[in-house]
Amino acid sequence: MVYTVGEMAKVLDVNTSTLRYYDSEGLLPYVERSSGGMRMFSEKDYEALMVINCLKKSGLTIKEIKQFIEMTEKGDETIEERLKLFENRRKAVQKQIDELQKTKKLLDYKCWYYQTAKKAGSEQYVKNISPEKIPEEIIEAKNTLKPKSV
Amino acid sequence: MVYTVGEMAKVLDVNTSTLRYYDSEGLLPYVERSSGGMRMFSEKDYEALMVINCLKKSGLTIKEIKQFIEMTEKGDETIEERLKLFENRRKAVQKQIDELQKTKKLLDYKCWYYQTAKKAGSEQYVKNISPEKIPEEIIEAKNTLKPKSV
DNA sequence: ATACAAGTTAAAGTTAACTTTAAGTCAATA
DNA sequence: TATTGACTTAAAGTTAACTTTAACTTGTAT
Repeated sequence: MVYTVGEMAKVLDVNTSTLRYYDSEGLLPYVERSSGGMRMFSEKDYEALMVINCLKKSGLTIKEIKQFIEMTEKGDETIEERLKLFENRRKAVQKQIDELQKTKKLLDYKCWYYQTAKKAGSEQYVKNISPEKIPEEIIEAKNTLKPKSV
Repeated sequence: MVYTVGEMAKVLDVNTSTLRYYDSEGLLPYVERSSGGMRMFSEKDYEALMVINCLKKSGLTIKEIKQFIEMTEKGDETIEERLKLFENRRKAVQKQIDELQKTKKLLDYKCWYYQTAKKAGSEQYVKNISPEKIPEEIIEAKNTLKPKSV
């Protein structure tokens, strides 16, 4: 199965110009061309694009992804380097997840805050609630809103 | 406790110009000024900045955060609107987390892939492994690398 | 009183990751 | 064979979120 740039763009739900941009940046060295010069994407290229997307989501820039692609072109001598890269990306993604969990806790607090304000009809009411009456899961996030030190 | 822009920047670990930029974009309408025109951040402003940061992490742009600030300025009549905003942000963050979990699964696969390649000394070895010999948690992620349809 | 680090504004500059445009070529269909 | 939609490249444009610069002012420490 081969794909034109338009077909591959549709499958991945990206703009065709994004794929051409990636190619121009050296991210797609394995994409073949027809006799007329048109890109012919294979299933391997789809896989490569999925990995590119994964690395992008993990926080790598296009330039850094290009460096990874260059490693793959060097072959077996870069296996260990690539392993380290992916292990680091995994750590980075876990960190992102942890960060988002914290973000979500604060949003939980804010939802509770506005739900309570809505019921009472005023924000002032929530501001005056004594800490003992605030649910335990909620007060933790509220406490993160206080500065620690200068 | 009051903070200068430099002190607040230190506490939040951002550039002073970031705080001035936020102010210029209307995100900090409650920051007071000294007689000489210097910004004096309070603990309330710290809290506001934590919430701004939270909304940013949830995926809002500076302009969208400004709209939220404008809601807070309108007072109690926007409580419900703000509640909806935070509920939506919470959903958005959960979606981000789910996405990152998927990203992490693919990284798990890639780590397994290169660990196995490293042990064998070649990538070709891993490519030839028959699917039954691939761990179950790993093969799922591998399967996401195959295109579904055109 | 004076030095000077840290503050002020307005405006210009930066960066990443695309996206658009222009001018032209390829390939499938009537 | 002619049309036409999708492709090609190179280069310019876009956008968000800062960051830097320049010219000047404030406030604190000696």
